[in-house]
Amino acid sequence: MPPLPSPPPKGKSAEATKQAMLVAARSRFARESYENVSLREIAGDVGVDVALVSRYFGSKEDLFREVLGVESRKEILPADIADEGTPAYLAALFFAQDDDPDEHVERLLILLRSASSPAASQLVREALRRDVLIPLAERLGGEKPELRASMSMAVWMGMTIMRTIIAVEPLNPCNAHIEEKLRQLFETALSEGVEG
Amino acid sequence: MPPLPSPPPKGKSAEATKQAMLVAARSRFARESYENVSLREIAGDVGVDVALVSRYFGSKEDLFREVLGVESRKEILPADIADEGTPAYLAALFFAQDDDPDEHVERLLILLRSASSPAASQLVREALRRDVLIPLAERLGGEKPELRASMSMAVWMGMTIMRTIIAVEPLNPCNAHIEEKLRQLFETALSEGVEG
DNA sequence: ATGCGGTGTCAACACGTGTTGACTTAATGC
DNA sequence: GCATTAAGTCAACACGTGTTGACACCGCAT
Repeated sequence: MPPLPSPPPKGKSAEATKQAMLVAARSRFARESYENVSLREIAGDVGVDVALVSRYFGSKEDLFREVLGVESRKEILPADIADEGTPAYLAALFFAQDDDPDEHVERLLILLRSASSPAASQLVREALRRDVLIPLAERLGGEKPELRASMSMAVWMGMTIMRTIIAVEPLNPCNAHIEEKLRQLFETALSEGVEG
Repeated sequence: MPPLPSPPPKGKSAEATKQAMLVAARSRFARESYENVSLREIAGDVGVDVALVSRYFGSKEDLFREVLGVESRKEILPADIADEGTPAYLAALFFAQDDDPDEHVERLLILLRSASSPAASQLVREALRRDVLIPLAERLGGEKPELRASMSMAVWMGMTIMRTIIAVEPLNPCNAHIEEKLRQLFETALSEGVEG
């Protein structure tokens, strides 16, 4: 009797609720910082008791680690953009965060929201370096790629903070000039020469 | 006997300890977010009981409001810089935050740290608009000054986040190229023409 | 010496958090 | 039919927070 290693669909599928928890947690962490997201809220979204999330994921930090996908090494920036297209892509990434529940944007927002949280900053640091800065720097080439990649991400984070958190209204997409100026900003951040 | 309206130095000077609390609170709020600063820490810095800070300031939110100086309308950017000097000044402001406990930089850091805190975001929003964005925009002139002011502050905030919180090491002041590139970034953010 | 008011402490409360162990419910295997 | 095992609930704990009211200390005027 060789025991089947895959019990087909369980009684009520624990894996499904676990995935639902992950989805709810990802959505919450993209909108609030680490400390301000409570496990009770996440459990409430799934319609389940609080104890279950601690039981399934071990601890809140483990849940956050799994939400970040620290084990999976999934790059946030796509690999198929040309070097010259990067500024425009980053600018588009800035405008896509309202309507589109893009996974890339959501992960970037998570990193942004919990950047200052003492308990999560270490994980955020690692994930940002591994999944954003280093891949982008490798793709850039040229001189001082890490510096240019860091500066472009700084522009993205600052602009996102100013628009979504501070709610500065001249940064809304309705302003037609923004996209062009933002592209210029990314070009400057990514440019090589110190003075041309 | 006309009663003196100014009781000279009190028994142990309540105003002095209140000012000490303000200093300690300002220092704490510049390093951690609103929620992660506890009144017990502030009281501990002054060497006093927790109850006293609640007694003197009413509530934690009132203390934070007073730290922000919402009533005082103190502009963060100085008024005596020429228009062309603004990018260099902002770049210098970025590098001054380590060694120099400058009050301007400290207030900017406070706004940055507690931007995402639900309880403090409203106050942060108001202070940032009143004391940073609007004064800078008025000083800029030209077309769409609010947009350009917002973008330059976005650059500052993003760069500061990347350096102090994410601890991206190529953004350290030891890199000589940074100051020049950062000045370019501020110039781009503050420039008027969309394409020249 | 005695009262008095300012300065500060102590203990406690109400609340929210993450986490844990015991319990319940339901489905499946024999 | 019964036991086993998974899926989930319940109650409680330990901890930290902001806040409040009652109390103690100390200097000073009378």
